[in-house]
Amino acid sequence: MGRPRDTGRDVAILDATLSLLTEFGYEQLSMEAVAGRSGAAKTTIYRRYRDKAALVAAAVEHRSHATPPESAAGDLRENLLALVAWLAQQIADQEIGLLGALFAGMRSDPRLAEEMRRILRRDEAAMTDQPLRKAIGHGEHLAPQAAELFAEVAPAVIVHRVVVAGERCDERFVEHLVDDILLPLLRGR
Amino acid sequence: MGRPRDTGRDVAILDATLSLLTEFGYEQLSMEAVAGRSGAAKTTIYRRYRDKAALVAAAVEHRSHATPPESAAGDLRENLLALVAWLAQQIADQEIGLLGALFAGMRSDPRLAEEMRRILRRDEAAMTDQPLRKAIGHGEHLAPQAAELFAEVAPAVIVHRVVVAGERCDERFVEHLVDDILLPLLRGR
Amino acid sequence: MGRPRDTGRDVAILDATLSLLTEFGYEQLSMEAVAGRSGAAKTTIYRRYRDKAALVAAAVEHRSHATPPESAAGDLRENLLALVAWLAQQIADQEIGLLGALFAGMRSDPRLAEEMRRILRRDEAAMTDQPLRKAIGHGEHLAPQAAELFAEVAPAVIVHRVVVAGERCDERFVEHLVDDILLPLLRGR
Amino acid sequence: MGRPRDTGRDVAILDATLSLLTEFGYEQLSMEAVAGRSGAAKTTIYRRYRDKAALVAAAVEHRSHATPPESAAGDLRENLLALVAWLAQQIADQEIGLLGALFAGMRSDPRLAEEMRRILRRDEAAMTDQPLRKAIGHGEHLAPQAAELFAEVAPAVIVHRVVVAGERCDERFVEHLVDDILLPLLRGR
DNA sequence: AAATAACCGAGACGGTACGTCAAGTCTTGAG
DNA sequence: CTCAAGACTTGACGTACCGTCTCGGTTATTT
Repeated sequence: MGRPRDTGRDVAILDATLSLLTEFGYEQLSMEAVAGRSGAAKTTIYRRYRDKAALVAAAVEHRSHATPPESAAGDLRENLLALVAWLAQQIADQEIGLLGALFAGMRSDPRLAEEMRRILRRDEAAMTDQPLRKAIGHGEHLAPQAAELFAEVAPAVIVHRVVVAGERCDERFVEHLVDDILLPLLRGR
Repeated sequence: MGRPRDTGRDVAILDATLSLLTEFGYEQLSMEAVAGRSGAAKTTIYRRYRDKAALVAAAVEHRSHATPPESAAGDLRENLLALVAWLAQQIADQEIGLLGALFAGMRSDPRLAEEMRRILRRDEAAMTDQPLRKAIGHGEHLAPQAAELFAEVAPAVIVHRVVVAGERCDERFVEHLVDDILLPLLRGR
Repeated sequence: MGRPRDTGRDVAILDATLSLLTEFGYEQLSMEAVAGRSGAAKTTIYRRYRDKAALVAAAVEHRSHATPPESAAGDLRENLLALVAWLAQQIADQEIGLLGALFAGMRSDPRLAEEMRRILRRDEAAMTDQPLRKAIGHGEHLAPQAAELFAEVAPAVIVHRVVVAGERCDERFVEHLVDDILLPLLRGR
Repeated sequence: MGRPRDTGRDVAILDATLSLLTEFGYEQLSMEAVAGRSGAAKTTIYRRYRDKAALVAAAVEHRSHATPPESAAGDLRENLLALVAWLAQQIADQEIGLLGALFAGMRSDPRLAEEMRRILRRDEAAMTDQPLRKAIGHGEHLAPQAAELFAEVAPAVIVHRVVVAGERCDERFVEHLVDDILLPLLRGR
């Protein structure tokens, strides 16, 4: 019973968290700043989330998911190029923040790390598995584990490039990834 | 002029940093703890490294590099299995800490982030490029860009599995990576 | 109009306040604790009392007043000893909490401080003035202002001993107060 | 070894505490305000004093002690009047703040309450015992315990008047206290 | 009998201050 | 000039209460 929680507060808090996360990254994100930008009191935030890590996890969980591009034409390569380009954009835009949170929080709270990994896995699945099946043209002969291979390799190479190499995923890279890595793998030996 | 720096202090500081980084991760690593474990005063640390991020970068830079396994037999698959297994072990052991530091520090200090990326790239190159050439048996027909492809895909998939999936790189995974991904790629279409 | 206030709540709230005041003192007394112990909601308390200070004032106002001992015998000294012993007990038991509340609240709310002083004065008068007149044996020659002097000096010395010295008012002290201070004063020069 | 504490900080902190204590009283005194006014960081305060109560105790301990008036003439009554007037002023000015701190802190920390009582007793002794002996003219016949009686009764009645009655100690009151209470007591029965 | 109005519990809310922790800087004394 | 020790400023942490504000639900009158 009692006064119900104000769902408007939830939205404001998570939105503020996401925007600050994007602007400053996990470590530079302060609860006081979240409170300030959202207009909520610190108490209100801590009533909902045990600590900063839990807040960030919830914020990332809450963020709106972009929908993958529809595979217009029937050409497999064209469809893959579009899908990979979109995937690279998504990862560059959103995943980095969560990865930072994951690294920062994973040592101190393994339970939370697992939660963040669950979100990451779910999102990557949504961005790779079903979209790939749509992207496959009819009549193509692909390896039986094509979808799994795509889901395993494509995000891995993209994340690695963005994070470790620190380079953008431009058109040249997308073509390289599709032509030199993904298509050979999917078509099998 | 003046009292020369005690090089013993350098070693003690970097060793303490590495061990604490492994134990607690970047964020939970405190300069006070480094000072305590190394027996050095905080002043001594800050005289050498501008801040925590620089210290961690130096510590990772300083860590001893394991030597890749010698490719004993002439069988390409066997050599690849050994190389990938060793690579996975290296990444699981050492790279995670640095990745955490990279994520934490990259927003606040892009210069440092670039420095860490340089170290990461150099290490990954040392762990993939030359070892792969040794691992290639004589008389094998490989794709012309085989070494680059290996260096691009193998660490990416391993890091992704360890960090995002949070799973160990056991023997089954190594075989899967070699047989289903690397060998097809290296042998070309 | 509307539902009348539940007088049972009044009693529960004030009783809880008094007991918590005795246990923890004014500053450590929290409204949440009063609500918890009394079973009343915070709203119910604040509907009755503007703030913590007002609540404490009401609680002290409401506390049951002990009746002074009847002066059985006609001996002035014996009567005084009994009266002072009883007075010391009353002060030690009840007055300290109110004094704490007075100190804490007097700066922020002079009106309330005045209210608490009114209660204190009234209670001290009830404990000194009339009881003393009864305690006076017939035929004693006392100073004309004996009652006022007693009311001024006896509580002052007792409170000072309890609060400032932090010592109990044992039998030895009561005898000292009566024999060395009060009797000489009351009998005049 | 190490950097010694900055005694300038000590003085600044205690001065700020005293002035804020006088302005706002114990409860309204905030550590943040002390930090702000003194220019010291909160950490610096907490390094020296365990909590607010300890800080206030130290501040009161540190305050400068006024010197009692010299008994110029040889008239006992005149000397007493001057001494009591000065004593009343001291109590009104300084003791109230400490009494508030005593009340607020005594429940939560008996050790601290004892410390504050020690200070209070020491100060009252300094304000009553020796000054009284000086105030006594030569050749006066006083009760053997005159000094002790004065120290017990005078501060008690003054404090009681200021705190409980909430009235000023004007000239009329000082005369009343000396003529009707103190002189009869000191001269003995 | 229905409508009204105030009550009550529970508990969320915006605040203020608490006492703690770590980062990075500064100061002392010794070598 | 270096080093160990440790005090210093700064700023965020997560907690505890304050006094206010909804809620759903409960009595009593008043129509």
